[in-house]
Amino acid sequence: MTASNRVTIRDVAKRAGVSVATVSRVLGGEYPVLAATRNKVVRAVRELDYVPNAHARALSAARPGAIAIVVNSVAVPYYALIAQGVEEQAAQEGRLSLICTTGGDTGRELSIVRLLREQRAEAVILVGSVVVDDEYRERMTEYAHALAAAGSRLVLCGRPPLGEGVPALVVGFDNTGGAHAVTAHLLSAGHRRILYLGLRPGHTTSDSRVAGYRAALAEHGVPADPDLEVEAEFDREAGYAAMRRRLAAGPPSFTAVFAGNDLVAAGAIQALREHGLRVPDDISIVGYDDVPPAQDLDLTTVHLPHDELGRTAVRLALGRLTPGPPSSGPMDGAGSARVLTLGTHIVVRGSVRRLGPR
Amino acid sequence: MTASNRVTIRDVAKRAGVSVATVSRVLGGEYPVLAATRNKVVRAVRELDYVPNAHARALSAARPGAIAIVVNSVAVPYYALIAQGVEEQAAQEGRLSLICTTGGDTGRELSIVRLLREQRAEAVILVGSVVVDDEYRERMTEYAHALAAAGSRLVLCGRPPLGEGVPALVVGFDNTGGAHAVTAHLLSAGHRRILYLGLRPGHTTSDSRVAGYRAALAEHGVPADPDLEVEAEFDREAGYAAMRRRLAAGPPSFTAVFAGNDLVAAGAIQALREHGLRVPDDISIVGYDDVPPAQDLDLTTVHLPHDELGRTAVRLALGRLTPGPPSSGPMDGAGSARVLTLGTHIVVRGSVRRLGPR
DNA sequence: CTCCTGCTGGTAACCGGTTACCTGATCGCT
DNA sequence: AGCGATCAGGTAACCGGTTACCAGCAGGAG
Repeated sequence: MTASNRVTIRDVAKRAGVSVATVSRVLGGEYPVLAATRNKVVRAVRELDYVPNAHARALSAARPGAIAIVVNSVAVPYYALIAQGVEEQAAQEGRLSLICTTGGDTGRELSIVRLLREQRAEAVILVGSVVVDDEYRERMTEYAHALAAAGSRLVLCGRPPLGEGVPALVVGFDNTGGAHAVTAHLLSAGHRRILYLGLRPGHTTSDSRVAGYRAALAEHGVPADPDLEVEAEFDREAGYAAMRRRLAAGPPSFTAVFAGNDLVAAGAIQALREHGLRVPDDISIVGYDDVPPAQDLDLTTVHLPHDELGRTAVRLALGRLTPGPPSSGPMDGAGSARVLTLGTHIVVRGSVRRLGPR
Repeated sequence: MTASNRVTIRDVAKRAGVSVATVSRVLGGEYPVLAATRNKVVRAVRELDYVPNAHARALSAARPGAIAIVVNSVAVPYYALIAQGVEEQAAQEGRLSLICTTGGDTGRELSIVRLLREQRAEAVILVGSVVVDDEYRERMTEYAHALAAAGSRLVLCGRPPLGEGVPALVVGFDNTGGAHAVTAHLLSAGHRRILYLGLRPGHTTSDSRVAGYRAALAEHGVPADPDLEVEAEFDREAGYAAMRRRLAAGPPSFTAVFAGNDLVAAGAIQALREHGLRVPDDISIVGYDDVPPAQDLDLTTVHLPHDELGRTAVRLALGRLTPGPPSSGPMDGAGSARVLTLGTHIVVRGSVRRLGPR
């Protein structure tokens, strides 16, 4: 109604006939103010439609900052689900949370982290696995120290832990365990020639899944076959292209496929279909992540508690949770004391056929 | 390296042996400064790892604010894709963008808008259709005026325009046209009994799609049948439940289904499958939106330029685009001068069977 | 050799809040 | 009635930047 431009606390004070201190106190809540005075102030606030300037507030008083989550892309369900968990938990804690996207671009990640430092974000949650090389490790270590110096916390989700003294909290999924379970599922259905589709050397998530796959094979006495491990990025197009290429090279030498994630599985299924192969009649397939396409494809996969990961990241960031041995599962990688791993479980749907005994 | 706590511009000035003004000027870029002085400053900045405080900056100088996009949930592909468009365009314009989610809760929307006012966001983009009632209209009008008073712009995406004098920009999809096209597609394949699954009275997006559906039927001389219009929220579960209920009530009295969106279609397809009906052999189906499940389900649907919507919203918000008659398609609703409508097109996949002539 | 001009860089006011410190008034007590 | 204790509310310093305004100094003109 009476909306006017740029109303400040002095305008409110003048209008209410009190001092700025009183207005601030009324708005702050704690300080004792006479009911009559308080009323004058709230009336003035309402009449002027006064909204305090968050920047001025942040500048003068030390107040809770925002919680930022940085992901590759919000259009990838894996990230979207984690981000949702973060948002929910943050909302529950009464914090502002913001989602930033990098598009997988290291340069943009850099400028976003810088921007979040400028904003004095209270916590920065970096999500998503990456190829770990020296340059990455150095960059992360730098972030961690810079953020720590500014009083913010850094949480890495689904990324490998950094060195011992680096101030970063880490939470992730038990990729090796899940991959082991789902591979064992295929093995116990009688499959012996299982194609792993999604090799990405140096990429920690994929590496962990491959490790689980190999371990399960070894336990069942099935020799590893390099020809059954093919490279593919973790998206639909890559899964499609890789499977197409494979099928074009000759008749399938495998009876089942373990796709690096559900999107890869979706692409692979499309390629199989186009090649006249039916799932699961001709080829069995399992995915990983249990993100939306899985249900529609009736895909057996490994369920990840995305939501839980996001919520845990926020709790860690706010110091509500002390990483160490508390809540769950086996440790994934280096046994640092600041790493938390969330358990996973297999979701059986209809994409795996039981083979009769040979 | 030399990370220290809370470094201010005065620290840098002291270290460099110059005044704060000089430091600010070096950082600002424009002002002429001797190379030697500049070097001293940049060295001090680097040594102290100084990061300017965004709040202080925002407070003193009028600098570009953030662009905020407010959506229901980032886990719904429709929103995620639009949000991605916003992020991309904002990044391209060199702006910080943040995604906020409401979970569909009006109360949370309220507090988010308030928070964005406090943050002095430059633009607020509200996405997603809603049930329009008096309370909604009043609330939006209030937002619009409040944001305008604070110097921010409000952009509504896929929401109906407000009254004439309300300072809000609107951009949306041509829902009526798309629904018309896809219904006509079914009709020309020989279908006459087409079930519309997704009725939501008062919900503008659904209403527009129903309107297109009815118009296409009428043009082809097919009488409207209330029994063929069934209610369902726009998510997978609702589509599943509604179709299940329908099938339980008796054998299908329709040969094709027009689902309110792709998620509804996904749910409906699952219910059909569980009931022993095959798509498209027994029942044809089309969706709307062309979001990820569509491809995996081989679903014929209407493609929406989500990305374009997001980008357009940002351009509108930044005043790069003047709504009026410029870029595209037919007008959706009220012909206000500040409404922009983006065209859609049909994507033919394999979920529709051509019926032989009767 | 002055004086003016142009350029560099310093001083201090300001952005809009919060809050330590202080004042003036009210109240209860002796 | 006189005293200190208590409490509401005002004054002003401060948070960390930006920038209007001004001063000092060098070089060119007269």
